[in-house]
Amino acid sequence: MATLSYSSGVTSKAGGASDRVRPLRADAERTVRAILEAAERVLGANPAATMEQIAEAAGVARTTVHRRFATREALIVAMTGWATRQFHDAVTAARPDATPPAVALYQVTANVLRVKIAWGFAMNALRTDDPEVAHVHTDVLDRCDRLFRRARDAGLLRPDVDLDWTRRVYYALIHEAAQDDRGEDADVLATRIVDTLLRGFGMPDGPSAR
Amino acid sequence: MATLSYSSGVTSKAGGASDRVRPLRADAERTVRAILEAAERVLGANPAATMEQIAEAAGVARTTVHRRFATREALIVAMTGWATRQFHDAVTAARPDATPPAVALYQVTANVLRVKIAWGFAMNALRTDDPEVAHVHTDVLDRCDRLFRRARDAGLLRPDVDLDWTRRVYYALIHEAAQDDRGEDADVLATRIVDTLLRGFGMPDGPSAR
DNA sequence: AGAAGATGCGTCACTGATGTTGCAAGTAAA
DNA sequence: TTTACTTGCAACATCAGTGACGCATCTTCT
Repeated sequence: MATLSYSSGVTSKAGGASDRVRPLRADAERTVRAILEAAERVLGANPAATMEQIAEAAGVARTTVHRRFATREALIVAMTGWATRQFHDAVTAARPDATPPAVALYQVTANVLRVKIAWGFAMNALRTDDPEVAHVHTDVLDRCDRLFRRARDAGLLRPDVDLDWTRRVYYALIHEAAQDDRGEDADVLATRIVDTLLRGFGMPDGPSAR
Repeated sequence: MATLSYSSGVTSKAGGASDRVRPLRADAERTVRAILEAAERVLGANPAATMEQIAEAAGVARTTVHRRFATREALIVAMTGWATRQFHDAVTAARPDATPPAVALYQVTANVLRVKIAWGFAMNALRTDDPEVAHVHTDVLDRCDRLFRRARDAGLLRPDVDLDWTRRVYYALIHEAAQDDRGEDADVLATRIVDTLLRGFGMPDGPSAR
């Protein structure tokens, strides 16, 4: 499970070595979550939204937001960190190295979609300069690569596919499906994605002019 | 051909009915183009870039930018307008209604890719509330739809495809391919896109477990 | 109940970006 | 060459967003 592990409110400026992670009181933790979720909603609709708007959506005062997240930057970092952990969990939970490629592909897709739908803004605001984000990013990339290789060896993918392009298209399909306004179920979308990835939209045997 | 037809520098505030489109002097027109191109480059790298940075990249003073484009907003509108016209020309030039579906699909893809690569930021900043943009948008959407129907009827696409999802994936593939850093040729990318769209990455006859 | 913690509110300071104006110097076009 | 246009520069006004405090009040936890 992903934990909050948020850091640095306005008070911890001369932090130094005392950056102990003190547990939050119950109400404070609720507030932090409310802010993160509100930020996702508001920034998702308008990436240039102000702290004021985020605070309002979270049902707190703007100063409270600043108390929890020293700067706007810090808030975004916290969001991406949280989303990244969710993302990592989603991939891990699908056990992509342990199940048959077809199953893994479907499971990973569905799990990631759920996170992507709920944390779309944060997942797009990822900064590769953050060590945690970068680590998860490459880790997932590796697993994706391994999964595709297994899929290829199992005859699920053609032997001559460009794995890099395949991955990029796969990511793009997930991204596109996540934009679905009609609130489709993640499983339905995952099915569609995998089907599209594997078969495309053409006839099974190429153009029918044969 | 798309024309500049830029409007409203800082002076034309009480414009009224005298919004005659006076032709620009040669040097001024060069400046306008330089600003538009610089804006595309700079904003493409950092959407939050300042007018100052754009001006610098264009090799002019910030005040000159404001002389040509009263507000930042106006600059973006001009960019999207310009890009939109290029986009429309790109689609039209491919004659999607007149050539065989397979040819049209390839030509449209290649032409649009060229615009998308050069005007990526502007094409993403499109505002559907602008009448010109909205018109081109729906027009292209219609042509895309007709093209896909013809492709389906010609046996290029499966009879049961979801045309809406197909179009979204098509757009996403173009978008993804346009991000290619390696400066690949538009024709190469178009080939890859069409191939991916039609065949996906799986085996021709489905999973080989047959 | 009491202590520690959390929030709302009002307020202030600071910063960076935007948009405007006047003027002198340079450039295109007739 | 003359005229109209264009640009750079410097200065100015404005404004929105950000971040920081102190204090009174309320909540949580022990």
